[in-house]
Amino acid sequence: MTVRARIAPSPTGLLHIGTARTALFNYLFARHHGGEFLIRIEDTDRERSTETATKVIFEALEWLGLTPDQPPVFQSTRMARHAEVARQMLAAGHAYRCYCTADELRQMREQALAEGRSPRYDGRWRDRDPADAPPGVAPSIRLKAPRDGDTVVEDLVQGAVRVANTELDDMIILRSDGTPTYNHSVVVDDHDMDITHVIRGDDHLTNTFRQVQIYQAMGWDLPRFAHVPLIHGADGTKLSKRHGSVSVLEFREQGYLPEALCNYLLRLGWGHGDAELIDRDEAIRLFDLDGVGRAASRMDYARLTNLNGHYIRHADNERLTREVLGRLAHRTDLALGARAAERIAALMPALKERAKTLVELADAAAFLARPLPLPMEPKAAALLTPEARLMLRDVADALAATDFTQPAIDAALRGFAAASGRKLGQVAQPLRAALTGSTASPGIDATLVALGKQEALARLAAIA
RNA sequence: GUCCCCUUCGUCUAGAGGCCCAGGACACCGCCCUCUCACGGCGGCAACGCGGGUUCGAAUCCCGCAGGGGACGCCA
Repeated sequence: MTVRARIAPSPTGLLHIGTARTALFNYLFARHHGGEFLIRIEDTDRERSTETATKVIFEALEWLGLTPDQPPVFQSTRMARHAEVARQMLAAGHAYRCYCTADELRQMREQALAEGRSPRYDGRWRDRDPADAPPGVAPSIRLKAPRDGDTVVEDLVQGAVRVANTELDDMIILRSDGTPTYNHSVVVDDHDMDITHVIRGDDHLTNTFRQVQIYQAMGWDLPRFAHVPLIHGADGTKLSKRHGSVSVLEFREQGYLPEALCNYLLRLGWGHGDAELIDRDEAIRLFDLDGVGRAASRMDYARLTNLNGHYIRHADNERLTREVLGRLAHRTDLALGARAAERIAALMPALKERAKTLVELADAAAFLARPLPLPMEPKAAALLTPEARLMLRDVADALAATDFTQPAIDAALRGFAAASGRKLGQVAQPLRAALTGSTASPGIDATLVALGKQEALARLAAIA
């Protein structure tokens, strides 16, 4: 049996981080078992589904490197098939027409709740003579669910989960307007797509009982189910925007690398011994459902940021330079010419050691593209006392005498400090302030080399 | 309200009866390295929700309680 897993997002305008993790798990599971990873867009709610919302999903999945093995399936194109299956169930006596109005159902729910009962459909049309049908009311079609016994889901993560059938009501599979409902379409599509493993958020666990009943009514083989726990916000409640970012593309915007986000998401709710840093290939090798925990986990942005720092430090310099240039491109306070680009590329190995996000990286690189005079941070300005400025004239002379290679600069600076009875820091900090406008930067020698002799001396001349 | 699920440091987790007076990672706090900031190194703080069992022995098994979450829609 070839494994076929899928991610089935509904196009709501963003790819939620929880959906992204589910996609990642499905992808890794399929890869691990040499199977296929598919995508199905659940766009049966035409009101809310838009083309741009769908594009956002594809873009986010692409960015994460979770590309499906087959073209996507759009659920909306399959409505005729869903209706056909509903008719088959009707013909086989596994479904029936219900003539209740939306109002009637709402009242039923409210009354049940008021009386402390479960808000369930009471099955009033289940065994009623179709001749009783009120004229002019379009019926919905309901699953004729078993009333005795239990329905069991043998879940790969949650274990055997059992519910008494008396707890389940007859759900609508086809609306009165002839369109299928979610729980029905999902079953038909997963069956038709030969999905072998349904891995999804455990908010779907209770849906699964009813879905299982449809499989059973149709005599279809059940897929294996795996319900993974949800991701919560820092306060332990369902993750929402008030907790911070929840959209994948938002994380991209904030300077997170896709491999960092994937590594973070993988370790959230899944573990393999003490392994923390796990790249894609390793993840495919290690991932399986038995490592998935059963408790919800909380989003920890600090951990994500730490991981991101690691991946930035190990990322390719050219790639990072491109990212930084792209992020700086819109800034009107910079002079982003070829010179500046060269400087940024030159300093990248040192810059990336110090940044945890691409936003920080771009900020830290910005001084290399600044036109003179340099804006000064207050702490930097404070370092540039009249004495310091005087000293920097001599420093400039010493530097001008070198070939501006890193060892030569280092030697010149140390030599100057020693000769003038200063510690290196007493020379380097004012120099850093004059060169960068800041009190923090990569090593002073690397910074000087990246700026180049001409620019460096110009910056010193500008403050002296 | 009903049903379902969950419960190890602040957070993510390791742990499948003795290896655990509980290990790792992030965060936090020290120290070291050091031209700043980072990185790195060393050290510290910090958890088995509670109560009963079972057992020679329980974080690990069973029962109860409490707490948390999810689902109950002609949404997905």
